[in-house]
Formats: sequence, C-alpha cells, structure tokens
Amino acid sequence: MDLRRLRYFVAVAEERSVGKAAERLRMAQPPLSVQIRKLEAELGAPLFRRGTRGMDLTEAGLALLSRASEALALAEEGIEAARAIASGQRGRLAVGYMFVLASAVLPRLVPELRRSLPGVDLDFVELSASTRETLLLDRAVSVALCMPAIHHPEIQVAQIGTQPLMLAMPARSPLARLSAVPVSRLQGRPLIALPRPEEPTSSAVSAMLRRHQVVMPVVSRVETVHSALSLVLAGEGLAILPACAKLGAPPGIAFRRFVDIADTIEIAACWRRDSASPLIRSFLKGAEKVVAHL
Amino acid sequence: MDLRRLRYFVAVAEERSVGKAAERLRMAQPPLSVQIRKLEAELGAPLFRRGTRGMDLTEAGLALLSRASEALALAEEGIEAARAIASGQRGRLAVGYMFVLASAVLPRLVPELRRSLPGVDLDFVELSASTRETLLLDRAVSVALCMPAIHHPEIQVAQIGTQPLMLAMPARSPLARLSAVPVSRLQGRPLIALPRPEEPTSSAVSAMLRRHQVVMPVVSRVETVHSALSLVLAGEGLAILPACAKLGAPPGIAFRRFVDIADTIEIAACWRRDSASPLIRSFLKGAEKVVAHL
DNA sequence: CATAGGCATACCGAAAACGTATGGGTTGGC
DNA sequence: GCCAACCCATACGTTTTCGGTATGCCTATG
Repeated sequence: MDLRRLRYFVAVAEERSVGKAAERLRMAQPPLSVQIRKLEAELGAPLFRRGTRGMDLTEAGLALLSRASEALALAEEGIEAARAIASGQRGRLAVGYMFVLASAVLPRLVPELRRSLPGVDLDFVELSASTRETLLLDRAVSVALCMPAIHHPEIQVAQIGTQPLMLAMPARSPLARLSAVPVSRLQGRPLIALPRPEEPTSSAVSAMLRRHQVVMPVVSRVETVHSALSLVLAGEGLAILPACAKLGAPPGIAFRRFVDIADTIEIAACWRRDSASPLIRSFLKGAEKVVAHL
Repeated sequence: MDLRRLRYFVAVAEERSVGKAAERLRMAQPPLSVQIRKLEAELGAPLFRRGTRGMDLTEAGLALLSRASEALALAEEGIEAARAIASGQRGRLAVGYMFVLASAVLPRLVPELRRSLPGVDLDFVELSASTRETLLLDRAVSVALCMPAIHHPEIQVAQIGTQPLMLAMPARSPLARLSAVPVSRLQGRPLIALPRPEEPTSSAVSAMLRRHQVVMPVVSRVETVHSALSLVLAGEGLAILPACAKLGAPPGIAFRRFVDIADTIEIAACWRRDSASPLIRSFLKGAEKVVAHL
C-alpha cells in the first residue's frame, strides 16, 4: 500500500476522470491510469466503472474513498504538526524556575511568553536545588531559570542576567539611612534565611558571610521570599536576597546594596543540549528581555 | 509523502530501534536507516534522538507518530472495507420487488437474506412498472424481483421461477366447485383488476383474455393484491392473479387454475450488467430457494 | 462516415529503494 | 585498559518501479 496510490485514487475519484485528475496532479494520463489499475489489482476488485464519459466509483471505491481521504488528511496533518513543533510554532514548553525568582520574574515572564509563543502549551514548574537537575535530564522540564547555573556535561547554560545581593530591612531601621551598607555592620544581627542550606541562593549568602567572617544567627527559615520580607517588616531580622526580590516587596521594606562587596549571583537558563530547539531560543529572548528590566 | 515511509517510521518509533524495526519489517537495517533520515530531511526536523542504545522520539516525532499510525490504520481499513464490499461480505443491497410479489415472497425472502447476508445493509423498495427500469439503471435498486422480466440491453435477467395465472373467487361461488375453470366461463363476469394497465401482471392478464376472446368488464382497480382479494371476498367480482397471491389470501377465497391455458408469468431477478457482484449472486440463491417453495 | 474525447497498452529512460559491505562511536566485560 | 559487541550511518551496485511519449481502441456526436 502506497500513499501515492491513494492520493491518485482520491484525485481520480473526485475528478471522475483520469485525464482531469492527471492534470490536477501535474502528470500524464497514462501513468495515472496504470496506477489506478495497479491499485485495483492489489485490491482484487474494481474501484471504478469505466464509462465512455469518464470514471464512476463502485461501491467498493466509495468505501475506500472516504477512508483514503481521511488517511491522507491525517498524514498531512501529522507532518504539518511535526513541522510546527520542530519550528517552535506549536508544542509544549515546561519552564522551571527557582522560587527566589518567582515573585520578580514570573509575573512578567508568563505574559511575555504567552504573547511571543502562541500555540505553545506552557507549564511552569517550581524547582528545588535537589530536583532541578533530574527534572531537566528527564525532560520533565524543558528549560530552567536558575540562580545560579547548573553545571553538567549534558546541560547547556546561557547567562541571562546577574543580580547583586542586597540587604532587606525595615525602612525605619537605622541602617536604612545609609545608601550602602558595610558587611561588617551585619555582625551578630538576626538573619531570616531561605529554606534548606543547599538552596543556591542560601549557600551563596552563607559563602559571602563566611568570606567576610561575619556571623549572623539564623532566626527563621521561610519558604518564600514573600514570607521572608513579611518577617523583616515585622522586625524579626534582616534578609539577604538577590536584588530582584525587591519587586513585589511590600512598602516599608528598604533594600540596600553593600559597600565593600560586588557579589552577584547569576540568573541562567539551563536546558538539555539535545533539547535545543527554536522554542528554547524564543524562551531565551523573552527571558532576557524580562530580566533586563528588573 | 509516501505511506511506506510512515509505516517505517511507526515501526522504528514503536521498536525504539532501527535494527529491531528492520527485523520486523523483514528488511535490512541500512535502507531503513536511510528512509528514516529521508523522512526527517523531508520534514526539515529530526524525529528521533539517536542514543547509543537505540532511538528515542522527539516531540515532533511524537506528534507525527499518533497521526501516522491513525492514518495507516485508516488506509488499511479502507482497503479492507473495499475488499469486503467487493467480495459481498459487506455492502448495501437495495432489493426492488413488484407489489404482486410482496405478500407471498417478502415474508420469507427478507429473513432469508438477513440470515445469508449478515453485514449487508438491506433495503426493500416497492417498484412500479413505470419506475422499475429507471430505478435499476440509476442504481437506486441493486436487483429487482420482477414479474415478468425487464428487457433492456443493460439489464441482465435470471429467471427464478414461474407462476401460473389463477382465478380468485369467493369459496362459495359455483365456479369453485370445479377443480379447473375454462376461460370461456369468465365471459362477461366482473373483473377486479390490478392498477394501471401498464402493470405487467395486468397486461399479462388482459393479453390472455384477448387471446381467448373473452371480455370481462373491469369493476374496480385496486392498488394491492390484498385489496383485490377483499373485494373478491365481498362478491364484487373475480380476480386473475399469479398463483403466489394465494399465500396470504384470507379464508373464504378459492384459487382455481384454468383448464385450457398454461399461461404462466415468470418471476425474474433483474440487475444492471455492470452491477454484477457476489451480492447479487447471493441474492439469487436466496430468492430461488424462497420461490421454489411457493 | 469521420472526428473527437477518453481510457488502456507498449516501450523507454530516470529515479528510488533495497541489499551487501563497511565505517565510527559507545558500552561493558575480561 | 583494551577488546568485543552493539547500534546506527555511509557507500556502492543492482533491481524494481515510476513517469513520459507514442499509439491503439471504443464510443458518442455531427
């Protein structure tokens, strides 16, 4: 069974004439006639009644026609769908993000992606430091917004932006009068920490403090940036967060940079090398645009 | 787009291996590999990720797979359906019948056909003398039970049985004492005629009467054999009908043959020459069986 | 009776597919 | 750490099949 034969058959059936169909198919009439007869031979039954004024479908031909044209349409749709997915016009993109980025990036990234990738099913998945690699490698996540990047031979990384670490404190705090805070001033002050020390942001913070030989007792570990800021506002302690966290911060919170350090933490997009696709590229464009305006 | 390529693709996708698929397709591995790559080239996008342990579908490949296997199934179903119809296992048979045969033949023919042609859609259509030829030629009717046969170059005829003409009268009529009635005894008696002189049964009757130079005034023209017999029972007149009409006749009606004529009227099956099919043959078998037992 | 329209057949050149032989890369065992 | 096994890709020669041109046959039409 050859799809071409079916295509020929459908053309002849619709035109009710070998000659007309040959014209439509941009081919000569005799080979088309031969193909139709071959199809009939393969079937063991005539599909057409040959009259002096063209061809007319038999019952068997009628039965074949409906299925054949459906099959043709399906095949066509299949290759179109595959092309559309390959070209990034359609498909599915599972975007992973680390929770520190959620409040700052997602509200602008989601609409941006929905606008620039119509026809693409978007999923957004929160990642933790312990699962992000596995999810990427298993393709449960197509691309991940990480902070900082993942390093793995199978995973490709594009830096999208950097974020300085900043100090979040109540606006009424004396430290808030400074435009930049010396790290040493943090010594002994209570720290509202992000969850689980393995979290990259958390570990970047503790590495920075250790480097400056500053000790801050951890008074609370919270799950979200929003919770952290609420506790800061309540006077429970200070938080050290990427600058982007100041978006979505409630009024009454002051963010200040540090005077003596230029510690930044990178925002990176990570994806499987073999999953590289136009979809990923479109995602990068959108993500860069959003991150640039943080 | 070639259906073979799709078939190959589906095999590889299902086996997740070129080698395994080649085995299943009874072909060597290299040409299959080539065909897959050609399909990918035609699409402009990879359908598989080549790993060291076989092939793995990409998103585009997944999208193609579902449609392609559906299309394959449809094509297969199409040729199977066409074959089934051509072989008479399935299809549609529109059986035409002339109304004089309805009461005698249909009650036994219909169940017989339904039994011997399962899977075939049966339609039963009453024919009139004026439309039967047209309906056959237009294929609105696949085969017609006629009385007598149709003569036309495009139409093929098979005689299924013959029916003697008989006289129908009230059982209490003096004529009913005879086991056979001389035609001359009909002279001047009132005749309950079947509708429209062009009806074959009607015209066979009038030809017979003319041949014997017997005149019977027509007192009533009725549409159905049943009506005719009711009028006979009511004493309105006599009817001359094919013997098969006595089946389904109400009690109180006597049927008698004639002494001096052997006029029979043939029951024939008629169909378009170019519609000859196993279905028609099966029909003939069933119809002969039923008519033989009239 | 001649012409035109439509499908079928015959033959030839071109393209595509299949098989065999072989190469390259990775995995896993000795 | 090397060698064998596995799997896919490439190359080349052979065969099948397809499409084009030329032509024949049949029927309807004027």
